[in-house]
Amino acid sequence: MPNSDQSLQSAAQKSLRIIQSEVENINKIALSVDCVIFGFDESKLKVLLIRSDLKNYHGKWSLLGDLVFPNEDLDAAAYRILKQRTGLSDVYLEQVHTFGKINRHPAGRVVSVAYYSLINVQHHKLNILENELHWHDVKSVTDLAFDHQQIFDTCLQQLQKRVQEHPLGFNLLPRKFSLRELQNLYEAILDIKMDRRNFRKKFFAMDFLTDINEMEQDVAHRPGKLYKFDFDKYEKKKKKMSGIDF
Amino acid sequence: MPNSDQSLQSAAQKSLRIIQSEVENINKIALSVDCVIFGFDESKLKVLLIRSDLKNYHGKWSLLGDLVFPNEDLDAAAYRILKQRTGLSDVYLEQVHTFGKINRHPAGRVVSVAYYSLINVQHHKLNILENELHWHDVKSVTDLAFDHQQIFDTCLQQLQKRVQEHPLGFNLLPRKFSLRELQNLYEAILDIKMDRRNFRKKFFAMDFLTDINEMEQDVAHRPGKLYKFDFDKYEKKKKKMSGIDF
DNA sequence: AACTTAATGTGTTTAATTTACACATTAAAC
DNA sequence: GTTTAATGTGTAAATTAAACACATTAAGTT
Repeated sequence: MPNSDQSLQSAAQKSLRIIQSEVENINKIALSVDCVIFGFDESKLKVLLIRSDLKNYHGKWSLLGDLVFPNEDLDAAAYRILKQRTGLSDVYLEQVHTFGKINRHPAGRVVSVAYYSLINVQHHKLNILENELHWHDVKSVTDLAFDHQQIFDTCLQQLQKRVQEHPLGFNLLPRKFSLRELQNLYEAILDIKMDRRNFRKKFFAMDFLTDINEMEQDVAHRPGKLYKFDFDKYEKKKKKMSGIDF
Repeated sequence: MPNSDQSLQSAAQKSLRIIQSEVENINKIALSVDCVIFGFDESKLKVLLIRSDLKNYHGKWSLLGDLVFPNEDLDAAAYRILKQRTGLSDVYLEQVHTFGKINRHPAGRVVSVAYYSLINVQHHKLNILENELHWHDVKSVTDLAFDHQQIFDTCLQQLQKRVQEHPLGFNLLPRKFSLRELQNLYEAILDIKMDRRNFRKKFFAMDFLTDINEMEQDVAHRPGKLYKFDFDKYEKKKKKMSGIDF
């Protein structure tokens, strides 16, 4: 159950009350950040949601968001908010889109900048503070608070597009991983099945994987080889990529 | 020369003075929009710039921007600002990125949402109002006011990426156009040379061009055939596009 | 009228990339 | 020892992209 304790209310709510009282202020647009944190967990793509404690959306799930301070960079605000609400700090956030419909937020005019990231659920411990915080299967996400469904959809599309443009996700796997684990990751993000042989061919051709001559342990089937990602090689090749393709 | 007449100052400047006086207001972030309007003109890619009338950047060129009103949608603000500053109204704007460094604007904390578009210079008359407004060759754009150089660079990259993902630019050409004109457009945007035969092959394969059995007139060489773009066919095929490509 | 100029229109071959597809192997679980 | 559930491997076919040259046309020039 959501614990909508007054004393633990978010900065957003406090500030919004102030905003609403300043009717004639020309500068009455509040700026917020919403973070869409995707998590890879046992071959499933999840997203981190929190219960809304605003009256209008009481009980609904929402993204991790709060107001930007006047004296902090926008990107810094995103990292701060994520840290405050989840304890996560070693996470790379990327800006996606800014949502600015007049009535998107019930408490007043709030324009929100959406950021997203993708992490491994197993590698990050969450500090659950004032509200319920849960990993949800992305496929079952519906009916979020505010316009968060739209923000979520936009970020998921962005993630899917991104993963097709650049190899991604090596921070999500253990340092040593099998090709099956890598393929699971891609299949989870893109929500498609891929041919194992072609997938391996493609990744080996990219030449970013180093065979470390170890095998999986304790799997209930033939163990696979383990690889690690060569970040240096990747950085070098990344620059060359280009091409025209309609 | 720039005419920095007090009475014609932009809403941005007026509002910023108000903002600066309200030191203790928690909500002292101002929100603005900057429009990067690319123009295709005689085989060259241009961008529409205006002289800055702010002291710190007096005389420098800048993007078309102003503050968002509290009671208008973000997208609507972009269209309004473009209309006010240029007279342009039948232009499609697309949001690209939001820039939110603390000190990006000398007059106070202003977070700016960047939008871009691409139009045909010949098809749009500009209403030049308070400031100098000029089409600049994109290749010679340097040293813009504020962080506008960065915004411009980001939008140009976005345009180039966009044009490689979806056929684009049919609103930029005359209704009837030759393949050479189409190729000029792509070469101007991407700043590369393309093989004529392969270019034609690619576009004909896409099957969006209709041969209208007319020829160019009054050209000082063998006249080319004219085509029109089949928007219906395009809309139908667009949905199918997908694919994994690292 | 003949010549020059500057562009159009056209096809093929080669290389590269992507897709489809099947079977023997291995380690653990029972 | 048998079953289970996965790994590892190669090739052929189809598609897509890239490289490349010459005859044609209309206007402009002399």
